[in-house]
Order: sequence, then C-alpha cells, then structure tokens
Amino acid sequence: MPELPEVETIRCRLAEAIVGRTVKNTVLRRRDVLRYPSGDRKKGQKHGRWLLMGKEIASVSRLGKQLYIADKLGLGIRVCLGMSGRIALSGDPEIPKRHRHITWYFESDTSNPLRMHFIDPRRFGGVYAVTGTKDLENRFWNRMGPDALTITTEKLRDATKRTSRNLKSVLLDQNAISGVGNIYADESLHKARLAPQRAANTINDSELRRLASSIRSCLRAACQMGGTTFKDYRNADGDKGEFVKKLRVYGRQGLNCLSCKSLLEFERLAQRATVWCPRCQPNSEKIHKEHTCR
DNA sequence: CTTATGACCTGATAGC
DNA sequence: TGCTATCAGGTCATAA
Repeated sequence: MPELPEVETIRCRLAEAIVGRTVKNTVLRRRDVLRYPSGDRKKGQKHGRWLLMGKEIASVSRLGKQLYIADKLGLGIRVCLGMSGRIALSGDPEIPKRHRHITWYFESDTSNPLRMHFIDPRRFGGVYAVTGTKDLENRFWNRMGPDALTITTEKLRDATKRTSRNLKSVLLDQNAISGVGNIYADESLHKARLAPQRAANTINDSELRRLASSIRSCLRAACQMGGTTFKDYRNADGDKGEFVKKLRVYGRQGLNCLSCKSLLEFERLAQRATVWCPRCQPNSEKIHKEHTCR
C-alpha cells in the first residue's frame, strides 16, 4: 500500500525512535516473510537468522518505497512493505493482533521499553537480510531508478526518452523511477496535464519539466501531510495520512475534475486503476495551448 | 536487452 | 445469514 511519502513518513519516525538503540531480541513468527531473491537463499538464511539481533541501529534510509535499517558497518535489513505491510512501534495504541510476523525488542532501562513490529496481512511485502552497503547496492538499489522525491528533468528524460511505453507504466516502473505508485502516478500526471496513455518518448522538454516538477511537488506535499490513508495505511504510531484530502483524481472516477469540472475518466492501464481528466490531460502529442485548467 | 503478464496473499465490500 | 465475485496503494520471475 505505501508509496514514497508513506515510507518516508515511517522512515523519519523510525530514525527518531530506533537510531542509537540496540536490538535485544528478534522474534520471527513467519519464516516466509524473510525473502531470498535470485537464488541466494543460503546466504540470506545465514545472515537472516540474526535480523539485527545484538546490533545498535545506526541508520534508517530509504530509496523509493524501500527501507533500509542498518548498523554502523552497514549490515542490515531491506524492508519492502508491499501492498498491506507496515511497521508499527509499541506506542501505537491499536496494533493488530494478527499478522505480526516479526518483532524487534530493544534494550532499555525499563523506563523506556520499545518494540517494533513488521505487520503484513497479504504478505506481498517482506524483509531481506543484507550484509552491507555494497551488497544492498549491488543486489537492489543500483538497479532501481532515481528517487522520485528529487527527480530532475534530466533524469526523467533518461527514463522516458527510449521507451514508447505509456507514461503511467513508466512512472510505476521502479527501475525507471523509484517511489511512484498508483496514487501519485495519477496525481502527478494530472498536475502536469499529461494523459497517462501518452507514449513516454513523445513528450517534449516543457512537458518533461512539468512532469518532473509535478512529481516532486506532489510527493513533497504528501510527505508534509504524513502520506495518504485511502483505506488502510497507518504510520509507525498508528496515525492516518492526511494527504487523502488533497487528492484530485485518484479514486474520483465519475466525479467532476476539481480543475475544470469535466467528468473524470477511468481506464485500466498497466493493470492498474487509472483516473484522469480528458480535458486537462488531452492525449495529444502536439503542443497544445494553455487552457483553463489550474 | 525490453516489455507484458501472471503469481503471490488476505480482507473488505457488494450483490444475489 | 451465507455464498461468490471483485477489488486493493507492490514486487518478482518468467517468457515472448
């Protein structure tokens, strides 16, 4: 469920809560949430058993929608939240009883006990043991596109210029750009006044600038509001994200466009629900005149 | 190499 | 009430 702003909200809170603290014990209740991609199961199991046990947390970082929690040597865990995953700290008053697949217990002077849970009903998410920063980069992060929160026009051009796939697909492709999911793809395209069906390699320079800046501003605004709780998302303390109040297209198919009053359309694109305004976001590959939108 | 597709799961909700 | 069908914010392996 969580996209970049939701994961960033969680990352900030975790950095505040667990950096400098030492893991006293780790309980893994469901082995299969420990993942071993592309055949390095043995290696993963060897390191995975520890899951930061006895380690002092030195950093909580993020690329796109992925978290990395590590000690000062860089050894750590890569956390993917998938569709329904979350991290909850023991201060959250309503931690669900079910689906708490992993719990980390931190050392404390008893006045300040702290637990951290990995919770994931659908189990599309998972935790990956990583042996160091190089390992993280080689196996995972170097293969991903640049982080969407700070995407530049130039980097977006690299991601779009050589592909005739539609913009929606490219925005959702983590190897092209990291961190945009279904909600912010639709919101960014609407803000940039670009049709989601538009072939990526047909957008001109001013459209490219508009798209890069729309992605950054949508994500930045969502981060500031603690992300979007459309349905289930909760941050590490159990709170909802308020950006749901700012959504202009996502989930609004059949309603009026907030910019121009046209009916918002719906189509399944890249196997995802896609909502756009046919008037604000015309699928024309020609330069069109500025019109009344926004 | 790129790209499209299905698999992986549970839970909430709608319709009969 | 109980059944079935459909939908959900992501990632990964596979095959064309």
